[in-house]
Amino acid sequence: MPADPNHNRPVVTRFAPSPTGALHIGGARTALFAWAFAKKHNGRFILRVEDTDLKRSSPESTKGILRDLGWLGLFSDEGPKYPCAKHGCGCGKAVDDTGYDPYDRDRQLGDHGPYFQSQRAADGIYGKYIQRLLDAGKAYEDDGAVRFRMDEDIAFTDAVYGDISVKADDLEDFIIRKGEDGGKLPTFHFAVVVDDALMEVTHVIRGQEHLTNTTKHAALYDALAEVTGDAETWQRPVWVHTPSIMNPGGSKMSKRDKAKALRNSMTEYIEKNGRDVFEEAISRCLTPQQVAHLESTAGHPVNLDRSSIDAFIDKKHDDTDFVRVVAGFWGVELPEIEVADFRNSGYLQSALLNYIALLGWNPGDDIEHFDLDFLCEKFSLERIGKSNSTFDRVKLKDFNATAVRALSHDVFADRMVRYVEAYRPAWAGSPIFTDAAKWRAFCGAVQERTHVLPDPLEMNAFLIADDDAIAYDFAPKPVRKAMIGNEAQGVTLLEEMLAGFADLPADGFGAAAHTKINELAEASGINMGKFAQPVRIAVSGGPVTPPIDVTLGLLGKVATLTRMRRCLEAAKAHASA
RNA sequence: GGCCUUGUGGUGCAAUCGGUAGCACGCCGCCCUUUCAAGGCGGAGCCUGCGGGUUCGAGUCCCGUCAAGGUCACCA
Repeated sequence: MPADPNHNRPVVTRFAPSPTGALHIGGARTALFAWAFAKKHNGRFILRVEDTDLKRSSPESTKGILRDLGWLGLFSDEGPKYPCAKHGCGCGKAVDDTGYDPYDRDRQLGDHGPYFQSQRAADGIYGKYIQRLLDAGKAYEDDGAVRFRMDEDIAFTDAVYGDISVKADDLEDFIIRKGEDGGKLPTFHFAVVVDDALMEVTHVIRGQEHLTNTTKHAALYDALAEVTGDAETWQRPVWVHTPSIMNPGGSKMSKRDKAKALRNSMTEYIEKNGRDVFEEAISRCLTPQQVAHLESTAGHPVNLDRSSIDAFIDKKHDDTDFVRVVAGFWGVELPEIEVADFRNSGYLQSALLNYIALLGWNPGDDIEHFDLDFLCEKFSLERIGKSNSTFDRVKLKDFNATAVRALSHDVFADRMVRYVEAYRPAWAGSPIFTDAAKWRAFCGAVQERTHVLPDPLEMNAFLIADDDAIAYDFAPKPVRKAMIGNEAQGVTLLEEMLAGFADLPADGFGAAAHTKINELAEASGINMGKFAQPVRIAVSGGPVTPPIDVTLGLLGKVATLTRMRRCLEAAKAHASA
């Protein structure tokens, strides 16, 4: 491997997303690597929004990407003032946080915002270099655009993939200034080179899809060095291309997977039930009121009419909003692809960061669980692999569960509060949530069995349900065994407990009930577990709840007794049936 | 199709200069246990895509082949 040409320059890395959608997991990993590498070498990490494609870029995307980066804790070390949330631009005003997700309410915003290429283009930064190339005959005009000549063999070294060389015959002249959009904007290939050079970026860390594009960039660096006579500024950086992140199936993990999931579900339904039934089902899903509601939550109109749905099924479009919204009503779970998806699903930043750091990189020993400090200390380009890695959600979940268990009870309870506030309005209004003591008890009981934040909410939905909403089904084996088995011993014990609970105080009911059960168990010589299961079932409808004292305490005396009576009735009805 | 790249148990990764493959997730069993988790203990599962070659010896070098990914835009 040749000596690092940049060894004498301070390390500068950057993350340069184009704001054409949300920050996806691959982008997050690239950003993480670039950030970690800069930290490791006491260098700087900068952010640059590549918004030279006017048609596809949007302020919303910019905002979303910055928010997600902030959520992950990946901040820029230099740059203009943080952009305001209103404009998504670098207008220099203090950040207006009102538009941000409540889940992130007290996150750090960082001291610096990103550079914007659209702004730099407006400042004329790229134009003068294009002119130089034109003057030197290294580029020429072509139908309003400007093309750069590629008439020599190009070779460069990538820190991951090694020496790459391409013959001139396989290279084509490429556009560096667009003829469209007013004829002023540089293309991506030109803008990255100019910006990276001017911002003194020493290590360009990006996705492998740019590997072959790098021939263009290398040629541009060389040409610009020659034309300006400034070899120092236009020194080629170290290129670092990271392998792709794939789906378990082998396809590249992309946001289009969401559209695919929805479409598959729909076409499957159509094949099974016929088009007519589908038409009816979909119109039942998408009533005008629902559409109106959707649009109000989306903040902008979403085209959900018949032709739009037909076009979607015929693969004519993959509109992001359409997919998200329709999937919600159609009842399809979309795969998590973007950072925001993982946040919504209840993953912790630390777990996500830890997991994606391992996608294509490893510390060299068998250590898998580590934090950002460890990453910054250990990160090295040499340990980035060349082969694509596939994204294993099961393993990610395990990482998250481990991270959740490592949280202190207080921090966990706080995380849960934020999650509930942001994503679970039904829980946010419940007495368990609003009563601090109860919330603490609940979180303390569920923490160690939580894989992702919504787990305890979903597993314990019975806690916030109405008493008469609890349904009893004695068919499942664990339920039958506990209630019906052994000559309906469970029913008998339940009656015993119901009687025993009657005199207990409503205050501190959970602990009192627990003590009572212990007494009854001891007196009858029957195993405590035999008592616990029937109450569990009575109170939740199923065999799984947090420890019985906590569960009953959370529910309170009235609800507990009511549910026990209802369960008894249901059991009798079941027996006589 | 041209060019570039990759290919280790189900999955994610290890294996410094070539010496008979290790860790984690998952899975199975046992223990613990008032359920479920968690935890403890143990187990099954790759001879390294395939075929040649070099070598005393190759996952690790060479050739071929197959498979996969990337790229060939006035998108980034």
